[in-house]
Parts: sequence; structure tokens; C-alpha cells
Amino acid sequence: MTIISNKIDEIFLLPTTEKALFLSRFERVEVQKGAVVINAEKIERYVYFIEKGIARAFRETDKGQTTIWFGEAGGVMLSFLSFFKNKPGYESIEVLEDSTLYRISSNHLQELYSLHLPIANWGRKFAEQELLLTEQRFMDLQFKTATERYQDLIKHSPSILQRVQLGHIASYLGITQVSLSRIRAAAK
Amino acid sequence: MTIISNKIDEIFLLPTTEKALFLSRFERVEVQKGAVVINAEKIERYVYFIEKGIARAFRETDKGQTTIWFGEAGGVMLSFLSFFKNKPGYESIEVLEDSTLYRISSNHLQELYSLHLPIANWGRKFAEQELLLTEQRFMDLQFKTATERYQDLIKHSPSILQRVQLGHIASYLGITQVSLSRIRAAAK
DNA sequence: CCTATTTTTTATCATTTGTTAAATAAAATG
DNA sequence: CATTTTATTTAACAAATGATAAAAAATAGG
Repeated sequence: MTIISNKIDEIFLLPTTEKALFLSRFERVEVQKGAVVINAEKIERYVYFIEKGIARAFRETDKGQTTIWFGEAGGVMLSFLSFFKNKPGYESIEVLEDSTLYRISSNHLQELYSLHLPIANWGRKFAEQELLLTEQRFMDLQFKTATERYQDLIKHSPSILQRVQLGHIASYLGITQVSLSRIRAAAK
Repeated sequence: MTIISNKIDEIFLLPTTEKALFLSRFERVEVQKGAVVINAEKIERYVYFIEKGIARAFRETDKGQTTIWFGEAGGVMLSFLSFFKNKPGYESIEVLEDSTLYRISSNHLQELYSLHLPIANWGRKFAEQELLLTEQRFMDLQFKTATERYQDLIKHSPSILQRVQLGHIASYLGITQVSLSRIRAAAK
């Protein structure tokens, strides 16, 4: 559980008591490659932290699936819409390898938020951090070319490139697989 | 200050004491059309709430400015990067009409967050809400055509269309002004 | 009300990306 | 190891958007 514990500290450092309380609400889950942990059709009742493995969020479209997020160890898997608003989310999330996750239920987390100031601030920091990441994604899509986005991915997440098939990467970058092949061919 | 008071309630309902404390930290600011309230070069020390008027966030690019956000009465103007991380933000924000704003300093707000549980949860809710909006923006850019994004804007924010010039709208939609003109011509 | 300036539209051509289909390469299965 | 399936690349054409320039329309200022 070290990786997840570190991830929690990284978001916002909790006093010992609250940290222990927080961790006590987690539950370990082992899932096999291909398991769909979060389902776009449902209101999800858990937030998952990745201890080991790799995950991929995607939306179903008329032309198959589009990947919108990749997560590795230390990443947090959740549907914002489900967790924040109790609505079915946009996306499903599956693991691409056998993975170890720790999960906490929305109910537990909401209760902790409402009773403990440090944990409320942890939740605030978590949302702020995710907001900055989402803003960054938005800016990249708006201001960078597909080629630049691909080069950024090589630079900042080389392990994803190695572990995930290119069709998923293409849709993550907002282009078709054919287009990604062209970009890769041009880069040689 | 009614509009802003309502906006605060809408994000998360505070007990009377905390609400009064929160409001007491605000300061009224009148700004003239064209004033740049938030500057991309600087670390901004205030969060602004719009009581009256209209605002536009933009980034400077090689080819002029690109609009990334519009705000009307009830909207909140801030640089996420400045407010969350104490770094210069991506964007500048200017008002497009003479406007009435209320502002609270980052320092005051951080202090309230660290001392008062309801206000910490208000801040969490605020970040969560902004996160959902940003995620929506991202999804729209990824999954919808420029034409659909334009039609959504007509439907959901007709007042912006009336009050803001089309060049700004085009860059907000992620297309050139020429391209927006084509979309408008095709819709006739 | 007229003129200068700004904004918006239209036209033309170039570039990028999408679509479809086929070929090649890689991976999985018996 | 051979065969089947899946993933990736390549090719040819279509569609959408960008770039540039010029025309038309709208707005602001004297």
C-alpha cells in the first residue's frame, strides 16, 4: 500500500490521526486484465487508487471506443460525475493488465469530508489537482498539434507508449489510428 | 451583492456564521471596459466574482489571442494555476463591458480554508464544480464538431453571442474566424 | 451625417485529417 | 510450428479547416 499512501501524502499531508482514519476505510481489490472497474452506465460508488497495473478510461462512440485517460501506479480512477454529482459518468474504466487497486466508497469519503477539516482540505486539494490536469489536457487539445501531443506523450509517459496499443493512444490524442501512423512514419 | 451571495450558496450552503465571515472578506471593485483584471504574466493574488458585466479569458499565441473562457454575472474569474499553485497562469482575463466585481484575496481564502470546516468544503465543492465544467469543455472539444459546439453556444449561452464579437467566439470554439463565418453561412 | 476604423463575410488555394480498403506485421492459439 | 486473429502501416481519395487576400457590412468618432 506504499504507493497509495505516498500518493495521498502528495496531494495533501494529513495529521497522523486523520491519515490512519482515512487509510482504515480502504479495501484491497485484485482485478484481472480486461476487467471493467467503472461502468459508464452506472452510478459508481467507489474511488479506486492504482497500486499496481495500468488502466484506461474510454467512451463508447458511434465509431467504437475513444480513450480519454490512462492511469498507472499512483493514479486515481473515478468518474467525476458519479463521485461529485451522483450521476452516471461519461466513461468506463478498464484495467489493461492484472492490477492491484485500493478502493474507498463515496459514502465513507463524503462522511470523512463532512467531519474532519484536514480530510476536507485533502479533498479540496485532490479536486484542485485534478482540475489542473484536466485544464492542461484541454489546453493541449486546443493549442497543440497532434504531432506535439504525441511527442509530449513519448517524453512524459514513455511507459504508457510501451504498454498500450497504438489504437488506444491515437484516440487518446484525438486522432485516428491512421493519422497516428502517419505521424510516426514522418518522425523517422 | 445578491448575485454573488446566491452564487456562493449555490456552490455549497454555509452556516450563517461562516457565510458572514466569508462575505466579510470581499471587496468591491468597479472596472472599466477593456480592463485586464488578471494578467498571465503575474501570480494573481485575488479571486474575482462577477456581479455585473462580462469577461473573457484569453491566451496570447503567435497568431494573436485565443479566447478560452467567457464569464457573466455569477461567474468566477481566477487563474487556477495562480490560485492553486502560486504560479503565473496561462491566461489573462479582461472585462468586455464596464463591470462590477467582488474580490477576495488568496491569502484570506486559504486562511478560511485552513480554519473552518464548512468553508474548506465550500472550496472543495467549488473546485469540483469547476472540474466538471472543464471536463465538459474537454469532452466537447474532443467529441463534438465545431458546428455542434457553435450550436451548443447558441442554445446555452445566447447572451454571450449577442454581447461578444465573433472573432472571440471563433477562437473560443477552437476554429478561425473564417471557419466560423462558413458555419454561420451554412446554417442559413 | 460623413469618414475612418473595425468587424464580418466571401473567395481561392493549401494543408491537415478523416475514410475506406488493402497490405504487412505482430501476437495468440491450437 | 503453422494458422488464425489482431494490430499496424500504407495508399488513394474525400472532407474539413487553415491561410491569405479582398469585399462588404457594421461601428465609432468627429
